[in-house]
Amino acid sequence: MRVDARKNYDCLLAVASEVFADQGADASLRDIARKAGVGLGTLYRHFPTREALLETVLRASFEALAERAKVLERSDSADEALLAWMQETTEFTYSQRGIIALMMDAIEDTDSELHASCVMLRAAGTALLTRAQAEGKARDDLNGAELFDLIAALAWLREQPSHASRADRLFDIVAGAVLKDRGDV
Amino acid sequence: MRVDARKNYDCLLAVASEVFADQGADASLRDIARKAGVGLGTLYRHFPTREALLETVLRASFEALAERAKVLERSDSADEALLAWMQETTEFTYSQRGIIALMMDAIEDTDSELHASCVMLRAAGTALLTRAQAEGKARDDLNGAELFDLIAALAWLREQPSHASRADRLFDIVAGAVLKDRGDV
DNA sequence: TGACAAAATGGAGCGGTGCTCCGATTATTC
DNA sequence: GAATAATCGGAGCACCGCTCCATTTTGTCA
Repeated sequence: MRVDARKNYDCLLAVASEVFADQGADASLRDIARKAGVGLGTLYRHFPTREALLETVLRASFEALAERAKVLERSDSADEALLAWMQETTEFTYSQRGIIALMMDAIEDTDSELHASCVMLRAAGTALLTRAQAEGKARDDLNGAELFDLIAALAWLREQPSHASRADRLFDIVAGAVLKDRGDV
Repeated sequence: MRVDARKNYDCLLAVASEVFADQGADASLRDIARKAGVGLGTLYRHFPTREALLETVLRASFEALAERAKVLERSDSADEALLAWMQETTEFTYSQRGIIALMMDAIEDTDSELHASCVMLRAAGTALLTRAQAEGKARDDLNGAELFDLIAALAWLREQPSHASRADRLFDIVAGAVLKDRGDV
């Protein structure tokens, strides 16, 4: 890659990261190009789709979440590990409003640049769920896809302004549906 | 209202109803005006906002759902009544994809034309919940706002193509979190 | 019936979006 | 230093929501 191309690429990534965090995943790409001092064509050549740009911006976060799941798998408490990961995952998607809807689209769209990341995340969650089930901490009639749906629903709720004050309550309610025999949380 | 105005108003409503059901709540208003054989300005005078148009299109459905809640309140089984209403409400929002997000916005925005309808719906659900709680069928630490959030989350999930095959399962899981002591459903 | 005011119309226009395409520019190589 | 290939950036297209107002239609009243 030519040095000028590299510079623009890096600059676009930095600006996009900021703008997406600030305005959500549906921020104007034209705006990102402008703020990066770059033409729109340049943005589109480096990142042919919005998903491609988002994937690159968020790849590190995705991998961190997957890595975090691996660490939590080695923790003492299988149920608390699962809960912690669910919490961290919903909080991550909240930091990039709008991305959970794209992820739901991407997880079954093998053409999407976000596809691999979503599949990886779902697998990471499934591992934690399976372990919790093996220890009798999570309900057995639940699979990874369903867990992912529940997390997505919580993440979507968290994006709704009117829901803000009840976010923690709803998380507990859904968590209670995933785990079993917890008594009062 | 002048007869020509009345004709356009009715025509717009009929077309909008069809288009919203077909393309979702974010359909192009220009497209609706075009299909109704009417200028864009005419649409905007009759319905100053997208919410106003949606509210008018869906008012009957909103009222039917509230009325349905009243009927269910007189049924034998409080828990089954609550479940049935939750089911019918999520199915209604599914018939107008995208509307649940608008409703979540509207429920705390007193300026929105959808506000009154949303408040009414939430109250209808709250009544069913309260009754179920009084009979010991629903968990006590849940209020109407939280129930509305859960329904909204289910409705949003239902809109996601990747989720389709698990819609019923997820409904049962969430239903299980709302009711108590049901054993196997 | 004919004139006139009020009501209603509809589309041009504004600023924004995503996305494509290509002439101009710049970096690299020989 | 010239040739070449990579890169750039913005004009252009079709769309969006929304406003504004010259024009047309309707209803009323003499």
